Amino acid sequence: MKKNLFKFKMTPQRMAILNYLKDNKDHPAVEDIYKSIITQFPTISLATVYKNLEMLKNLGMLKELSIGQDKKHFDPNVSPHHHLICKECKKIVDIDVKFDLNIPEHSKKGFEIIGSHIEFYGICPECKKKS
Amino acid sequence: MKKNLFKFKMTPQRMAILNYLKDNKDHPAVEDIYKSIITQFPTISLATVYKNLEMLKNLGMLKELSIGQDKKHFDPNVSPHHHLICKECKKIVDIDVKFDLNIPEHSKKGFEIIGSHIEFYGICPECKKKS
DNA sequence: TTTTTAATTGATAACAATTATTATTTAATA
DNA sequence: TATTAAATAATAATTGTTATCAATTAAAAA
Ligand SMILES: [Mn+2]
Ligand SMILES: [Mn+2]
Ligand SMILES: [Zn+2]
Ligand SMILES: [Zn+2]
Repeated sequence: MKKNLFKFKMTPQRMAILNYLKDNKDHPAVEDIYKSIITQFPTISLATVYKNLEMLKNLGMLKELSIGQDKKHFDPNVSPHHHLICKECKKIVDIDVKFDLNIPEHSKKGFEIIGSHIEFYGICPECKKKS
Repeated sequence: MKKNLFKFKMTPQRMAILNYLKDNKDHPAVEDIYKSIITQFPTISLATVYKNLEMLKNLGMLKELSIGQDKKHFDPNVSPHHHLICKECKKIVDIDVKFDLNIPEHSKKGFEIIGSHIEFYGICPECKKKS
């Protein structure tokens, strides 16, 4: 039998969360995840969702987005990429374009740059239609 | 005498907030502003600070930063620019470099792009020294 | 200058999102 | 099967922000 190298247990709740996030491109907030899972799993606690997301984030399986100052949003796509954000409906959509973001050394203010993230603001096609 | 075209009153509290923000490059959070002003103004209420910041934002004299999902931060520099963010101490520093962020039409996912903002993550010189 | 009045303030309650706590349950190992 | 550390559910506590409202006050009108 193979030994579990991690000290984590695979619970049905955790499985449901992992399954919800797999291939998810919606950048869901905690409550989105909770509301979806509670339908198949009526006893799950919101705190369980929070704890699992925190754990998955620490394991590097999720990225937490710092978009908007309201709710936490999570991105199962951990490879570097940027986002389009609708000013109307707050939808977050991936943009898979590489940009040249080299900063001249004298503009770095002594910082050691580790990463970057671009937020493009705009109006999504659905909201454009409405107005 | 000149008539006040706005329907706003210039109160001492408002003056203190404006004065604090003038030329401020620290991207302060609400509490930073409150804590500073309360020293010269012991009776000011946190709610007053919130209300004034909201008003200044609506007047276009301030920009609210959506950096981190924790506290609101404000930037009195309303001209488009980007930011360096220290992963350690969360310091936010302006970066005054222009980048070419043109997105090929076929990658816009139907969005109408209005603006953009780059967050560069890294370690600030002070935190680099410590580690 | 003295009303008048609507904006603003301060105090605090309400609220929403997140985190902490803890008794109970359970997956994994032996 | 028994043991045990991790996870869960329920809920209290905390944090940041917004709403409410009576009292105050800056500015306009008289
Ligand atoms: Mn994404
Ligand atoms: Mn700035
Ligand atoms: Zn939209
Ligand atoms: Zn730092």
